[in-house]
Amino acid sequence: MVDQAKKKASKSAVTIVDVAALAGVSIKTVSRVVNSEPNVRQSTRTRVSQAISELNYRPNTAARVLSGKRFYVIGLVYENPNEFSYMKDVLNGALKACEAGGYTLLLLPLTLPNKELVSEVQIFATQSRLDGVILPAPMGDYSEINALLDELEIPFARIAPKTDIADNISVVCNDEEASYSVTKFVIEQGHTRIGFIKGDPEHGATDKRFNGYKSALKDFKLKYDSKLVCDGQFSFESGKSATRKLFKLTDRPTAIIASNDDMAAGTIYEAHERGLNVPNDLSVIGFDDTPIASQIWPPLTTVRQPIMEMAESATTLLIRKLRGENIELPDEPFKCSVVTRASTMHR
Amino acid sequence: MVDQAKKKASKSAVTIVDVAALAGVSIKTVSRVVNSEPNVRQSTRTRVSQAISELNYRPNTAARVLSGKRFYVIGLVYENPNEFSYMKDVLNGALKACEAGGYTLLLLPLTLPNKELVSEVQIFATQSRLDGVILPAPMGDYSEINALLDELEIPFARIAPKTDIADNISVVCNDEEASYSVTKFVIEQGHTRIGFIKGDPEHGATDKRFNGYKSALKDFKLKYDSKLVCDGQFSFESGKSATRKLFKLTDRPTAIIASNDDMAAGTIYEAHERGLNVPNDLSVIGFDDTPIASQIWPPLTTVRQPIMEMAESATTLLIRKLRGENIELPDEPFKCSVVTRASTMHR
DNA sequence: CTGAAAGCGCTTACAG
DNA sequence: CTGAAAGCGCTTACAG
Repeated sequence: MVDQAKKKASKSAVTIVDVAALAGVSIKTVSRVVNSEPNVRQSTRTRVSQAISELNYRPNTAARVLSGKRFYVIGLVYENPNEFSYMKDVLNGALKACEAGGYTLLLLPLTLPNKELVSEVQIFATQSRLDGVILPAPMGDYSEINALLDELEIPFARIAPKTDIADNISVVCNDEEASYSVTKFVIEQGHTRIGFIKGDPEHGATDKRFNGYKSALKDFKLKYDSKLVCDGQFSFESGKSATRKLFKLTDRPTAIIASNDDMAAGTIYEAHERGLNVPNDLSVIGFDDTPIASQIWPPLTTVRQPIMEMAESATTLLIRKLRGENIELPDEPFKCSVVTRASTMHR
Repeated sequence: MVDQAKKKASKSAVTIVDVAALAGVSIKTVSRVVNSEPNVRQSTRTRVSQAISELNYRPNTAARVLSGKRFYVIGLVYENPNEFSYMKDVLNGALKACEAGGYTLLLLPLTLPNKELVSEVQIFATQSRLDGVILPAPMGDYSEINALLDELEIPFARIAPKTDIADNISVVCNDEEASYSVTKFVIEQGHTRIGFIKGDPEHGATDKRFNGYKSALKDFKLKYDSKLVCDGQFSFESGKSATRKLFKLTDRPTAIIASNDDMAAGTIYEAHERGLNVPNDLSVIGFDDTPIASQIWPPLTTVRQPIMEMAESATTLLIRKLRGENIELPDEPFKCSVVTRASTMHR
């Protein structure tokens, strides 16, 4: 019987009718069990579950979609970056949660800045028939996109957003605290002139990281000097040009904290160009612990974010919401940790 | 009329029935036009096409899948790497082709080595109901996977495979020629002791790149010295350990060609560790022109591969095959090009 | 707690 | 060259 079932499974697919027949119930009852609906006697439920696993039954998504109101599809809308390490983790986390939840993940890579932003998302959401959307930073902070999804009644979850939206799913990490810790670490190594390169202002992490830097300076009685702070956009090139500005100062910083690893790589690049030894002449710190952090020389002291876990959590919460389950938003942010490597030293 | 149509489109979706009504034909005729089937009078075809664009009609995939024999889904099976730059390009190329062809792309990231390899692919192919599969290197060279897909009658296309399979879609680039060119470049810069770090033997590019190196040595009358050749696995760490071996030689190489950028980054790392100046004391060459190639110091002379274009081409060919169109496999490999940066210099 | 019927929007197989 | 009918495998809405 089992063999026959397996054989059948490998030929034409097992359907709800086969399960119903084996369990001796109607297809509606099988449907109730599959969808974890109430109003099925426990003994019936057990019998159906056994039939399902015996036949290795999996519901046909196309049929579900066609007859029901769900699509079992989640869209991931992201800025397609040159350096993909952050997105790789987001992708892996979202993929894991989708697989576990029986959803399919569809991708929409976008170039920023983008005048067609809203219409691209609209076309994606409509044509791909999405149930929900994941918005990793900085996509979560475009109010037009949020408004569009609200209008289409498509729930969304945001990863590391800048602003809060009441009642909306979002996951964050303790960026400010982590930035404080790493700044404190640098101060305790004896540095007093500490440069800071800010990230892309569109990203939620940018201000938080900057605030952590300022708080640490304050707590350790170092004067905040705006000449030591430069704007950046999270790109390697922006790290280079910010560093060049810092190097022009008469009283050059002895340490530079860049708001991500790519920019820190730019700092190291410029130091090499000017014959400065890192860390002897200059300590350099990054954020994110991307692959380049350990592959560059000297390897970077940086702050590790649990991005994959954050993405997985955001996606899982979104799926629960789509199922109509009660979800409790996480009250604790995810924890970052300082990773110490050779790019920093005591002064 | 038009406005009414648009209004309707935004509410409940436009169906084949609406199009048929507007064009004054049966739904079957609309279906023929949508699927580019023959046996429709030209004037009828035009009328239907107009109705389609007027109503902004898009066929419901779920309905197509449920009634037909296609799923409109392509799977991308890949080794989930630490350094994602190669896969990022593959992903973008495949995504672009799928979008253009009306297919959905599903991802299966895999860890290698993997004992469950075949069953993971089988579950993916069966449960996700795939029409076709894209296999970027090294996934295209597992004969068990190829056999499985043949058995399931799921066509697949391979990117940069090692071996040929008759009548199968695959795209390659002129790795050997590019490796020859870059080796020639190094020789012409006056180097005679040129180290070579091989890639992962599972990858098709590995032997080709090695062969290009050997051919160039031969053509320029340099003796091949097996002590100058080390094994690697395309990882940063393997580049480091191979470089350490090369540095131990009494007659140290003055240039090292690594079979990809990550390993070349490892070479640069080790050079820094030993206080060797790149390029004054050692020229370093990579392959792939990934982001790290331009972000490391000194920036790497490397070989650029048009990976995105290759992936797009492979996917487009696969989609054509799935549609039953006649496809001609590309007879010319894609062209790589040498990118010269500061990690190499004249001796 | 359980089920019979209708229908989702297409394609297939067939008829003309 | 065109179309009427059946049916894909589920869920919805309703009945009991």
